[in-house]
Amino acid sequence: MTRQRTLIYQIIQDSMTHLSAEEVFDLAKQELPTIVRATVYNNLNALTEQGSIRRVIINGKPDLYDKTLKAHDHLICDGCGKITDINLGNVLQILRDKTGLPITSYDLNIHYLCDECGKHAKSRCLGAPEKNQ
Amino acid sequence: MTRQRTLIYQIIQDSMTHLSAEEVFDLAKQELPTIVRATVYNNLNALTEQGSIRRVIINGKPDLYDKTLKAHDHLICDGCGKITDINLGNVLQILRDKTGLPITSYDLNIHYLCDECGKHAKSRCLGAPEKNQ
DNA sequence: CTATGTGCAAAGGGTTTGCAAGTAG
DNA sequence: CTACTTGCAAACCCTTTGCACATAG
Repeated sequence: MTRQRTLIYQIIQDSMTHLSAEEVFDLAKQELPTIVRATVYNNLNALTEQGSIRRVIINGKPDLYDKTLKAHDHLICDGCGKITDINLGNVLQILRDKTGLPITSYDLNIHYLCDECGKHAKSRCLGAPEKNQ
Repeated sequence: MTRQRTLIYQIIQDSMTHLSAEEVFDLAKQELPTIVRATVYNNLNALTEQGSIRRVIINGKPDLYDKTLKAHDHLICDGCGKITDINLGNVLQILRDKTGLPITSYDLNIHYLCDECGKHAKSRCLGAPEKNQ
């Protein structure tokens, strides 16, 4: 538990949103200007592995980090790219029951149009062009 | 519809598995040795955008390309990395009903241990160490 | 004291870009 | 003809690596 590790953990806990490694790095530098990117990546990996934070992987975008450990899924707006948490109940159990397989985990990312982007019909909300699956 | 585009499309149609861009490139070179990586990437993007093939995005691995357009999900073995298609019914409709949101698409990747890897208990099947969510 | 983490610089993998020449329609 | 695609080389982004030094416990 070094100063750097604690700081990075705290940054993620304090964030209202899902942060990328680069964003964590920028925030960390404000507090500890000597910190380097590699340290941020090391610690994000370490914290993820020890289960203190959660890695969220979406499309071809950089990985994001999430303080919320309890099971939940992600809603991604195709217009503005905004990511929101959503809780759909015990999806893991449902998948286990449906498949009968030894399922360890799952990723469910749901693409949609958020209110704002839905209003502006087909026009893009704030840029964020997508590489879509 | 250039020779290159047709070839790349055909390679994906003929494959039994999900291919990475690099694998498509290798196969394409056998047929058309002058082809370059950029052309493969361009065409994979073009084919994906026009809906002729499907891009499958998994963890930190390279993107894969899938000939199967009809809705299905993916089972990923945490031991050996093998990817299998699975059909769980009309997940899109279920998600729309559950959320009431204008859902456009979703990605569901299910991590599990395949038969082989399950047998070898905790030992790894064939390597393929994972960066896990 | 010793294992682990840090800062640094450099490399790595996957993918995209800019551009001149080539080709489909 | 003209717009789109190719090949090529170089760049790009995100992330990891190797190594000497520093630090936590």
